[in-house]
Amino acid sequence: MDEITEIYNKLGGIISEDDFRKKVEEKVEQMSGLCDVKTAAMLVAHDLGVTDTAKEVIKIKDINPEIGNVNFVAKVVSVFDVREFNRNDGTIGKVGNLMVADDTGSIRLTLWDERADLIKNGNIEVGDCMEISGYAKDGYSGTEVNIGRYGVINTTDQNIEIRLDSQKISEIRDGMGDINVSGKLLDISDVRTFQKKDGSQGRVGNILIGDETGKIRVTLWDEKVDSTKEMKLDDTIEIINGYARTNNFSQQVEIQIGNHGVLRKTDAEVEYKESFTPIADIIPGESYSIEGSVSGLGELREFDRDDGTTNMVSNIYVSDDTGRIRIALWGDHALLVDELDIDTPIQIIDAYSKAGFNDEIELSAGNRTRITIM
DNA sequence: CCCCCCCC
Repeated sequence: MDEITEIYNKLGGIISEDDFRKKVEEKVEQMSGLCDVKTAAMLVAHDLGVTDTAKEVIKIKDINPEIGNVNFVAKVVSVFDVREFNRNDGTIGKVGNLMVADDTGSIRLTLWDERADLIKNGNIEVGDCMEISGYAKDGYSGTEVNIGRYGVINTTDQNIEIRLDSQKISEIRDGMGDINVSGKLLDISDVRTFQKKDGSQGRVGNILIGDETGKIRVTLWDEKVDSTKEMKLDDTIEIINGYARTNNFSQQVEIQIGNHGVLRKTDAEVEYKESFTPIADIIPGESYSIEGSVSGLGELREFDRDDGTTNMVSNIYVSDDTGRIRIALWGDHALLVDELDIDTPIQIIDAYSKAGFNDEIELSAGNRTRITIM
């Protein structure tokens, strides 16, 4: 790329490259040969309102409101919807946001008007690498970079490594947005379909992830459920731009991944260690993992549910140093009863406790439960 | 926006 094109690219297409080159030639003549072509191009850019074409390219971690104009390269990690609003002068304004990252961190971009159209028209997608020139200011959640009429946001062929500031699972609270988190993949649910309010068909699925601080259920909507196709248990995965909501049924906080979220495999190392509850400490109404050995085996039974479908259940007992508990194994888990022997070491992970038959506490091992025979 | 902890 020659020097003129390089400077032209920082103009964000406000005039055509041919017109820009003509203006540069005029400028060289005007200056009676006192400046070189590059300087002339910078002067023309300045005349057009772009004042920072000579500025150094900096890293995201160094961007702060005191710097003002910044040039940097970054990869798009989230794209948000464009909103329109009415200006006091009666015109309609447009504003859109992107989250971008480089190898030092991530930052939010605010694109105005015709720059926001780049988002609206689908010209900017997650994963694109961009050259960015804009104005750093204190925004609504820390420093952000504004890109208006004289700002620049162009795709570049450079491949940019990214590092995202990520949360730990134990820090995730109801209502949080922009959640980036990594974890080990502990479980993948079946995909369910459902009817949306508008009559169209929706798809929903769940995964469970864990890190060294805990585990959390993740809900994936519509096409996001497909991101799990390439994944297998124990992979490390990362979530970019999820949001957290309390599940109405379980009252547990979950991460949701909708239109603007990303779920993908990563090479990062994440530690996860299951924590097991002593059987004596189990109280009703919670999810537990226990570790012990089989101390009783019941019969496999089929039964009809109220809705007419049939299901299977079997009961086993598990003991540890602190006590003994009955486990109801539902669905496919029920078949395990035929493979188990007394004293087989076993782990029951994420089973739900309740007061069962004779008001004794028991665990239900349903489709969210994993069972490991050691 | 969905699953919904079921048996004897």
